[in-house]
Amino acid sequence: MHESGSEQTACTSPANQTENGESAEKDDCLSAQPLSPEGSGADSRQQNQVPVSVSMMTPPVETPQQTLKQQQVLNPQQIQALLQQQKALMLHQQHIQDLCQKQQDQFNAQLLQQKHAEKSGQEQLAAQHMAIQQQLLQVQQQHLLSLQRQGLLSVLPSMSPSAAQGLMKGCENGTSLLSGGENPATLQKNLLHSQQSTTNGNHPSQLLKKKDSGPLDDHTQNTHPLYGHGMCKWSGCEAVFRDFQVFLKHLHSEHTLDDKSTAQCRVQMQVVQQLELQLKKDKERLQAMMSHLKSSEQKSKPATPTVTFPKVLPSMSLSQSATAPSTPLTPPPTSSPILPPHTLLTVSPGRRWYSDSKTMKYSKTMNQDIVQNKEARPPFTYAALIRQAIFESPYKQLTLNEIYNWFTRTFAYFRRNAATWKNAVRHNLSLHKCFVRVENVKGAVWTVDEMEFQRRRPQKPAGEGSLKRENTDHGHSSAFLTPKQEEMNAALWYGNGSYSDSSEEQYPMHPLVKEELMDEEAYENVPHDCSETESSDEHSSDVDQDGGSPERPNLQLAHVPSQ
DNA sequence: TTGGCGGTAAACATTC
DNA sequence: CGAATGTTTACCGCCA
Repeated sequence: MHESGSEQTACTSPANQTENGESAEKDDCLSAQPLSPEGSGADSRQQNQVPVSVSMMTPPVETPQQTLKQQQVLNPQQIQALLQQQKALMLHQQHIQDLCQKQQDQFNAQLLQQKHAEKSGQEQLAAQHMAIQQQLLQVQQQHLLSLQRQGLLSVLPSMSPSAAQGLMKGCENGTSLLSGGENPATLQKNLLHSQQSTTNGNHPSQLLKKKDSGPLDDHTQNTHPLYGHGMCKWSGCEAVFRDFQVFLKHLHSEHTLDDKSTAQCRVQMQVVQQLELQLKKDKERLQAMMSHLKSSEQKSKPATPTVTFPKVLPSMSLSQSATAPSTPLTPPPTSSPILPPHTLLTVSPGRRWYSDSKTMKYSKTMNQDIVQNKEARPPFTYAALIRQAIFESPYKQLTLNEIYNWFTRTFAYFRRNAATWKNAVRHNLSLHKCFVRVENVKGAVWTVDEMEFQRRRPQKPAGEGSLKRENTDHGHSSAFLTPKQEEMNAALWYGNGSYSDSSEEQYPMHPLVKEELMDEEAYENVPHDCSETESSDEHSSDVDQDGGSPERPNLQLAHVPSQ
């Protein structure tokens, strides 16, 4: 079989595949890779595909930039549209900030419980511990500095400058303390104090969401930041607990300050960093847009008075977003960028990326990041990924196409070689009993039989922990790992600095943001999009958490899987 | 060496 | 009719 495969392609690896095996795929054109024998054509195709992808993923309306290029004078409608888009962007950024804070809260909570569990070996782990904290605080600090630079903090209505300064100071203290080499206990105390100050000082995220009362309060109320919906929310852990006390026991016994937990925390760090990066991009874009509009304003003197909006936009947007999330503005063509934080914070195994080192050899002629995005393979089995996709959907059910969407959106790796992995997805859906096909009014959806899924895991306890990392082109399979093990696998990979931009899968993209992502990543091959994106529900499925189509005919309405 | 597992490929049938 | 979807089989490499 593989011998025959080698006749068709250089090898049977997805990364190496050419169109031969996929000629039937409509996204076939996107599978061309630098390693392809048709390398000469790959570049041109790639160039061609960027706009195609953009057009696929963005609504069929002109972007403000396009409009401005065509006519420098803005009419009120255009300005209003731009205003709305910018507001949406600001909301999106706010969302990111909120989620960053949540990430930190979760991380802090993990550290706190580790403090209890940790009785010995503190000195050995101190350096490791401090490194993680330092990373976290650096992210936070960078984020806040960025906010301050952008003037975002100052425009928050209930955030006094002193509070913002205190917030910044808290971060700086944390950082400096870390660099000062204090012991973990002190660090945790400082971290906690910093966090409390943050909360009391109305961190931006808190302005939007006051419902979180912090780990300490939670703790006294039989709640815990890492405990929600009867499940342990530790990154990669999906243990179910009906009893909070049992959960606490589990927390103290399973998630201790060991290598695994450290690696998992590192994963969380990477997620936060990615969010920061995305936020930075968004801000740069916003700045560019605003400066451009300002220049336009100066050029077009007879312009309408509304062109003064850049001066008031930030405060207006933020204050509105903070106080009136449902402000009756015409939303962008897609759904609101604001999503429940858990959609971003629930770091699932399926969001870990795995870089097969052998694939890096193809990065000669392309931007390294892009290549990594393209080549990085998720360190999870198809079954695990499918399950994750379904699990993340609001209704815990997805059509095949929605599963495809999740794959392509979540992992750049799956934005090409569609014939291969789609076939694998279908194969796995049919093969594994844990995937149940359910006939629906609108067709069939796939669900997960969790019992069955769990049942098949501990087949070989001894060998379960070993991760296969083949060197052959053929095999990429990992053992059917538990989420934790897959998490570890990914964490190890993170350690190699091969993490790729996973921001897009973590929250639905605002059209502008999505466009940018696709532009910058040379977002290629979103297969179904080629032909189906323009269909009505395709668009929605692309932005509303896969299964979140409002047209879902059955099951719970308005079910928001909060955590 | 063997069996289990996951990935890949492909043929085929059914549905859209 | 073609594409999408779903099922099944075969084979490979890896691992215990």
